Amino acid sequence: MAQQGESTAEKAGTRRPLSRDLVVREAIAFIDERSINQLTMRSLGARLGVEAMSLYRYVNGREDLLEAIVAALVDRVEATPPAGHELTTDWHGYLQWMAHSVRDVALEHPAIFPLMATRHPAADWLRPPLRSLRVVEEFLAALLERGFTEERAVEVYRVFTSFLLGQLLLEVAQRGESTAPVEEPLDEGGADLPNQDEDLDLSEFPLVARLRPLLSEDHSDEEFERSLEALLDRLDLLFTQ
Amino acid sequence: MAQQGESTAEKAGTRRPLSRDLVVREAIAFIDERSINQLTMRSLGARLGVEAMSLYRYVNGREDLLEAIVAALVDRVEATPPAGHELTTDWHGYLQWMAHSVRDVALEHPAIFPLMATRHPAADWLRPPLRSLRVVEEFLAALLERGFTEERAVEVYRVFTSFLLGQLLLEVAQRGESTAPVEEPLDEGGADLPNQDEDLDLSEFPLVARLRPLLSEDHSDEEFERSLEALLDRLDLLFTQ
DNA sequence: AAGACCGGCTTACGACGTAAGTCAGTCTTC
DNA sequence: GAAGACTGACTTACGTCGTAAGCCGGTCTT
Repeated sequence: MAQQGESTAEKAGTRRPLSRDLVVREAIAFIDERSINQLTMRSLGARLGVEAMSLYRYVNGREDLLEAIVAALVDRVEATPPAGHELTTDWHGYLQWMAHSVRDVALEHPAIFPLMATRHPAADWLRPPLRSLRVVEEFLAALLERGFTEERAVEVYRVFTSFLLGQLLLEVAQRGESTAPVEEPLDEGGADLPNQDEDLDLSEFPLVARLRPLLSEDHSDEEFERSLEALLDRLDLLFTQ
Repeated sequence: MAQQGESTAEKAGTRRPLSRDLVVREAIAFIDERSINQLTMRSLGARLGVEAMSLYRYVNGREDLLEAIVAALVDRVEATPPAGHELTTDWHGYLQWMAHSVRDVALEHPAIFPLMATRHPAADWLRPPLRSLRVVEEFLAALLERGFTEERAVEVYRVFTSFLLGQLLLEVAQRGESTAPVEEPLDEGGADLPNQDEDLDLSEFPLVARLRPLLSEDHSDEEFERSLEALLDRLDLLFTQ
């Protein structure tokens, strides 16, 4: 009877056999749809048509799940350009391509990127968001192939991660604003805390009030592009002098 | 008896009369010493010699507390230079001073800065870590005073926040590594998950293995300084052409 | 003296992460 | 085909969390 109540082995979702990959994939989708603090072992289990404790066979607790999510996303960034590109010898082109590779992943999962940015990497010399050994290995290899010295490759790694982190975290936060499901629509309808709303009091801040239209303009794409070019120029300068 | 058991009104800590300011201040200190997920209403109450529920008179729940913590820290950054500085007309000098003002706050509270960086600001055109109206007002005012057009002041705001965010988040994460209390030393002694340890397997990543000494070098201070100067150069270029 | 109010405490509830044990199928091995 | 181990899920239970609601002894006002 109880078994029939679940309509014989599938209820919510597809209910293909569980696996670590599936759990992590589904968790990513869950965060994309709801948010990160909505993700609990129970809710994720429910989405998979399974009890919370069943997840523990594939995941070493919630912390491990989050770690796996970050790892899965980081592993989606491509760090070696597809063969046949003209990027083969042009490091400008490579960095540009690579930057967009990371950006694509970040913008696809705006609710998860802060996690990539914030969680402690496996080693303290791994810098978010390029925090997987594979990615760093490929990144450094790509630079050395294009004529960089080891010192300079590492220097570029540092500058590049810093650039990506700042730029993408801001971009993602801004887009998340319009995307997020208003942070748990629990029950109450009235908004008490003066947060996340457009109607804040600017009377004491005349300058901000006046410049607000300017401040509100969204130039994410150009901003990214121009900052990236500025970074490349800086590196040019750095390496010729 | 129970009252005597608490030795008449103070037990742990100083137990001066509660206030919102005190609660927030003590919460900041708590996070600095332990960590952010160790901060619970109960533990913070205990630190103040008070029950958890007593905090709710001054703080609108945990979320509000975190918000207040961020606000308190952001309000510690100075955005208007002290009178009499030679910074009065030199915007290079002003930005440099301002950058260090933010950096000082970030490095004083490495465990809290990620919160400043990550939490949604009150409006989507406020960009972390310069996410308070007061700071933005003063910042823009300072730039206009030094001859910037409104468009350029706003542009500088964008570039500057992006720079600070990336640079400081990385710096803080790296320092936090050595500072943090190993993320809850709950009970288990054996480390199963391959995380936060120095002994990861680099055999498949020869390049990373070889460059590891280079990667591990810590040049936070110079890196910050040089990146800041690069940023200023970029702005120079941008505004003269 | 009386009452309002302030500032803390007590109790209670539901949700969470997760340790430990259970149990029905299925796959192996003879 | 029978026996036993393994797989992959479920059940139960515990301690901790955030927090709603009510209580109650002081002190301050009038």
